[in-house]
Amino acid sequence: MGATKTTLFDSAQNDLALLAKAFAHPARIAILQYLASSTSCINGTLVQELGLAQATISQHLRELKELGLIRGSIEGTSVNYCLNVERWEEVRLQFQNFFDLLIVKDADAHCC
Amino acid sequence: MGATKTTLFDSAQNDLALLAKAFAHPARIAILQYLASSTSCINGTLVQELGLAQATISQHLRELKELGLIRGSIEGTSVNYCLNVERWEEVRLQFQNFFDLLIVKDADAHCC
DNA sequence: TCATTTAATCGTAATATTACGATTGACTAT
DNA sequence: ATAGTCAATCGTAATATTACGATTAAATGA
Repeated sequence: MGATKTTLFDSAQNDLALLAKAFAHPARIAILQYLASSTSCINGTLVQELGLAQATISQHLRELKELGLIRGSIEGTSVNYCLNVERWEEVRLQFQNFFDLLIVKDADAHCC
Repeated sequence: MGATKTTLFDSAQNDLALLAKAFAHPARIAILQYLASSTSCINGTLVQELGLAQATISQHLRELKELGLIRGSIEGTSVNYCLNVERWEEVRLQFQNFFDLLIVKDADAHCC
């Protein structure tokens, strides 16, 4: 028990759930917002900015990186992190489609 | 340790993370899609539809209900579940704003 | 070289989530 | 009343997530 039964669902459903997981923590939201607002960014800056331990932030960054939402490039002794703009657009559309699918055509058809 | 440090983040960030959590499981995605596709729905139908145990689905339904995404009304011996259309629109906009905030103004400003 | 800086990784504790059997409560039909 | 149905809730096991100190690895500068 305890593990998500992914086999019961199709890949679009599993995909969207995995993406949603990336956004399901305020630190990762904050990281993405911070990366969007600044042209470049290093881990150390985020540690000061967010107030979480360095190891914790590194862990969050890895999750975002694994989903392709951000990219890092080594810059001397530190690392520059940026949003992956193409991927971001892709994910945005995936959520938009999800929300649009649930638009009700006929409000009267609903019961509660 | 182990618990999310919500105090480090603002309420918009915490809110969005909580909403994302609702979408962070394929069963809940599937439930929402199913509710959107049918005009009415009862728990029993979902059990057959999804293949998870009745108790598990009830638990997922409660989470969606607690966030206001769905509503249930007792209909004889069963319960009708529906999307909360107003709330849905609200949440859709919240995600849209999030995705739009991260739109890059100047692609050249980015490094990786 | 050697100390310093920066970020990734390891190990692990605390907490949360997922799943389900069993039970309960509310309503129906006989 | 009593049996049957449906869904919520309880209790709990399995697993996942979150957080952080400690360590490691890689690059820099003295």
